[in-house]
Amino acid sequence: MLLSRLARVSQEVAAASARSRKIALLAGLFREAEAADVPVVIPYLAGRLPQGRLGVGWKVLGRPVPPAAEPSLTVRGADARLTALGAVSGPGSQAERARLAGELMGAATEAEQRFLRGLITGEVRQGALDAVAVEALAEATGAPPADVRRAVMLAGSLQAVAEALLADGPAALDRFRLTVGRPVLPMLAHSASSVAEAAGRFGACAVEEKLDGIRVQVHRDGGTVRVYTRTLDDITGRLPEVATAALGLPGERFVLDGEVISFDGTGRPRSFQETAGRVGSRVDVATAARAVPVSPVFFDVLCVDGRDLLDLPLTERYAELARLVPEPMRVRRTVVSGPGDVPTAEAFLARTLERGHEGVVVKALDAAYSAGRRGASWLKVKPVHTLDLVVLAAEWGHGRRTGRLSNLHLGARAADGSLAMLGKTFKGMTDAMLAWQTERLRELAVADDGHVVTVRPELVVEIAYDGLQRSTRYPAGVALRFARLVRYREDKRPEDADTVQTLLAAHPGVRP
DNA sequence: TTCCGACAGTGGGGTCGCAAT
DNA sequence: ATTGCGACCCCACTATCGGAA
Repeated sequence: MLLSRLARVSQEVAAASARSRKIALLAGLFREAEAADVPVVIPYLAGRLPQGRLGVGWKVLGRPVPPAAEPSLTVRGADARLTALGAVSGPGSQAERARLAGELMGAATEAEQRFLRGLITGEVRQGALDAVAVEALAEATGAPPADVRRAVMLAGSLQAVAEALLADGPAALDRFRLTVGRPVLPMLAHSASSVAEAAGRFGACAVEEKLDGIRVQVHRDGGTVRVYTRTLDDITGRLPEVATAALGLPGERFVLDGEVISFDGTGRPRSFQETAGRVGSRVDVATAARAVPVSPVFFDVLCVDGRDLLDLPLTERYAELARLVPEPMRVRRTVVSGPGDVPTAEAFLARTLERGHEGVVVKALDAAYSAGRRGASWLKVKPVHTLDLVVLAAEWGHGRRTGRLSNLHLGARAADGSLAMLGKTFKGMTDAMLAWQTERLRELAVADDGHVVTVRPELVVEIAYDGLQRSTRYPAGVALRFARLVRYREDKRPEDADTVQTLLAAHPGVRP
């Protein structure tokens, strides 16, 4: 199959607004693909490269290359070139990757260049990613969408399911079962604003502490342990403590779901930054582990000794977990009988926060384990802080925000009377707010370099955020975590905005 | 007819590793 | 030694479509 065919369909998908139309377009192409092209066509149209990331980004791809006049690249040909590109390493590799990328782009037509750039940078912007591709795959093969979704969850890979389905039809789905050693897509949580709201959605529910660490899925098969991240990367080598812990448990074959986090000498959780830095260390793991040891803390079990537990209700899975994992290695939790028992849940949240944790996850006791956010039977609840800050500048947006001032630079009043930038945010804005702020900020503009528009610091915004973190980038030595716009405070002037001093006072655990 | 679940898009801060300077 | 880039951890929120109620 020619790459130009994919590029054209991708454009048509982007142009279609109805999801059903996107699905029909993708399904048509999936039916058309030869078996040998399937391993490439499927991920490409789901907006991903089969190789994963290549080590090439905007910097290299941004260089303009004269496009080819006529399409000649095949799907497999392009894939082979990208595989070669991704394999380059060592001294001189940047220049070599740039050369290979230039060569590929030179062989591509203008439409193919756009498509390839999107794929390589991970921004296809066609309004269809894995979930829509799954629907299309179901439509193309006549398999029930729910069965395809489940197979993808169990395989941890759309590509593997697609190949099997297109080769052997819907019967192939039965081959995908939970297998120890092969990671499955993890179940995720939605957000709720309070434990009362969360408990109100369920009947009886569990309330579990939410640890601010790294999600892990731990597979043990006899003497072999493997540890996977939320995106199914294998990080076994970075977490020797987890392997040791798993080998110490009274079971030979199991799959556990949990979090790794680092506790300090007093048993308080270290900051997310410290835990994430440790888990990110790959070169000298032993030294990193001595400085910042991590502990696994589990909250679910997906399989024990060959028994697949995914479809059991949480109550039964947790009973299995309690048999397998001793209490100190499980998250703290409480069970509430329903909305009438909210005070118990609130008291548990308060104790959890006192222990230094992030918040809680409220879970329906009768819910099975299912990948993604589908179903919403897990709800996280975290405290939200707010501040009044001054808009210092704004950045021109991309995609559907092109032509709008989007990303706001936020400042608090510093002791010397200046405004200290604490971070940026593009979240929380409705289309009406974007239109309004674009107009208002242009009136206040003092400079525009085409990317950042600097403004007179006169507008005050109410900003919600999850917490404070250390920063080497910002002048106060701290930055806001997950800042988002709540509303404009036209009733406030810059001199009414919050100060760095009051911010630091509100977060005594964080120092610049 | 209205409501709500699922999805994609739009980017945020930090840290690590690697190659280039 | 320092800098820049890319990958990957954590993530919130809105618009939109389409099925459920």
